Amino acid sequence: MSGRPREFNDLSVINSAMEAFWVKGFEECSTEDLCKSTGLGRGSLYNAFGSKQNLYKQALLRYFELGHQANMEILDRPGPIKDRLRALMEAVIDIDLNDPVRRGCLAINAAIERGGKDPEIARAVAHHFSSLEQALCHIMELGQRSGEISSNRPAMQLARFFRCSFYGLRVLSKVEQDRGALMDVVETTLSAL
Amino acid sequence: MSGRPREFNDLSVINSAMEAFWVKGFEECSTEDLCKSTGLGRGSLYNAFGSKQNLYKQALLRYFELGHQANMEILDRPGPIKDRLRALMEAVIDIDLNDPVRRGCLAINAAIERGGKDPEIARAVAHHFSSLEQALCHIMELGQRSGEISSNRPAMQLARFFRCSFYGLRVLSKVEQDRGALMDVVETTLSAL
DNA sequence: CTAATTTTGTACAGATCATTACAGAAACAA
DNA sequence: TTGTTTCTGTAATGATCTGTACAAAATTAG
Repeated sequence: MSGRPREFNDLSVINSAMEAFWVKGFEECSTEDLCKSTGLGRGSLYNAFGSKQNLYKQALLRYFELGHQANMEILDRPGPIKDRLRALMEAVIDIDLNDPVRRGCLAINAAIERGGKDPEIARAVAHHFSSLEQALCHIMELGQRSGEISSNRPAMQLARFFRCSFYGLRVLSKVEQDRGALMDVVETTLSAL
Repeated sequence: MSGRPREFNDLSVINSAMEAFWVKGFEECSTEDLCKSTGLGRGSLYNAFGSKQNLYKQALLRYFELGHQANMEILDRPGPIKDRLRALMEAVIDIDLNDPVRRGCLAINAAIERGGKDPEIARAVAHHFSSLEQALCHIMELGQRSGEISSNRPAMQLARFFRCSFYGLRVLSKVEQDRGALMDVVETTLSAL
């Protein structure tokens, strides 16, 4: 049964691995990098997680969890709905433009880097994307009931529209220097709702 | 002066390399892969292009050239401006969803994979992004003059808004199965102009 | 205590990586 | 012809890659 106990906490190791994959990307993040960032030796890493791919998957799921929490924290705030949607966009603009290494969004990075090669990753990212879609759809319905959001279009369509702008912003912010160019998108997107 | 002549055409080699980088990504595309896809030996490749990085840069510039041409071909068509903008979005949706390996947009792939690591790549992609911005701004101005596009907002702001949706679509189409979810974005984006 | 079990660190394996060295091939110049 | 230059293919180089083998360490059970 129980032998020598683990000297690490699985979750904090996954958190560290997530950071490493986030900064370096899947391919460019070596197992050596992962050992350094997690503090584990190769033996422990492979014993606990089996492979680099598997650790990446767990790191990605962890990112989804944290990202969803962060998004919901903003969307569930009190106050006008458009203010919350604006806050969501402005939050990622702030994060992206202030990040010196421009890690961007790990979900998008995973979709681009691994989506075409690992169907399991593609499915996981699609699921994460649709969880944001669902949350946004719910918010849009609330706004339509209160009259804050136009009822000309189905809430789901508005949610998909907003989500697309949202992810588009995160791509642009990978290379964009001009914050105004991103804020223009925020204004126009919100005024379309 | 002149010695043995080259047995290949530089441009078609760059085209082949572009395809290889597009499918595999920078990291995962080995020099062996590049030799296979271009038909050149290692000696010739390195003699002509110096390094994998440099070949990638040239392939990327070539993609920008082709992509810009393809976009302008659609935007310069006769007919209503919103029809042209719709055609632009629908074209990439068709391409992306019909591609079994989901290569997506090489400019976005480069921004995500290399943007944070190679400032030269980041600058090149930003320049490419802004060339689309400029073309869209011009189209928006035309539409505003003819009354096809709302004049409530500056043409540049509308161009940036459209461009963000456009690139957002290409990210979503990396993992999206539901074409309707993407078409919803097209409809909502166009109706906001 | 001993036996069993699991973790840990290190060393290593085998493959693959980008790049270079270099000899022969193919052109031109004289 | 001979010399010069450039290109081509092959072989090698040294680094780095993911993953494994394995013995020592640390725990529980009996």
